[in-house]
Amino acid sequence: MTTPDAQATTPVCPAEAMIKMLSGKWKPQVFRLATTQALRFNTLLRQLEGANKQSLATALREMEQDGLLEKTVIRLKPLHIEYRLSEKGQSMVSVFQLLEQL
Amino acid sequence: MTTPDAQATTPVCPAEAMIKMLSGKWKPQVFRLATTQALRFNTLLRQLEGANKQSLATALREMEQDGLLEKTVIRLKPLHIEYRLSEKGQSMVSVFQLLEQL
DNA sequence: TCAATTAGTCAAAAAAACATGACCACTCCC
DNA sequence: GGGAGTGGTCATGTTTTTTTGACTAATTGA
Repeated sequence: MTTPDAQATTPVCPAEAMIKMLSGKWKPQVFRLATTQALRFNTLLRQLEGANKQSLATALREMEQDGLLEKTVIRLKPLHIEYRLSEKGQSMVSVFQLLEQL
Repeated sequence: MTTPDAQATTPVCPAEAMIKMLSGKWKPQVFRLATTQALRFNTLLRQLEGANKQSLATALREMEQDGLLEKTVIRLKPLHIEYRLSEKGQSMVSVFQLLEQL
């Protein structure tokens, strides 16, 4: 027995959980962009220089699973998908802002 | 020209910088332990199940370089080395505590 | 003197993360 | 009908991170 649960052990400490959720090459930038705008896949791909579909798709999927982002299908003019910061995501922004003026 | 600077581009955003400094398998746990005690290499190795010398050495070295930890040689009884949270490291603790009661 | 403890380093292998390029299905608009 | 845009997936390869195991060198205590 190494670890009781089949999953990759979620940290008990909220700070550790936060760091884990935002660890990765693109997640921090995706998060920051999401604080100022709704995100769309191809737009993001163009905004983030050097990024590729695969990595962005993974980052977005995981951030959604972690409850940081919310995915919405917009059934309009050009049918598309929006990723927005969730309640949980929003709540972390104020904490990060404190870090700003530290 | 890919990136002007030779280094691995330090993020402008403090939150991104923080995440980058604490990204890695062992750094979050090392940081948390450092909030409650002075750290010693071999003790840490025993405390962190599954950790190995190499990874811990790297984590400690990088966290020191990032100004999160301070390394001190204790010239006493059993000559040894202590790693303590720096001023900078301490200042981040209060921010993390906010995350706690969110 | 000698074994254990201190705190590591180094080379190599294994594992995880990330990138590349091809492909796909649907919608949109001319 | 067909080209461009939407948002992806998949297999493969490269790069980065982490682990393993051997080794080092000084200190400590019996």
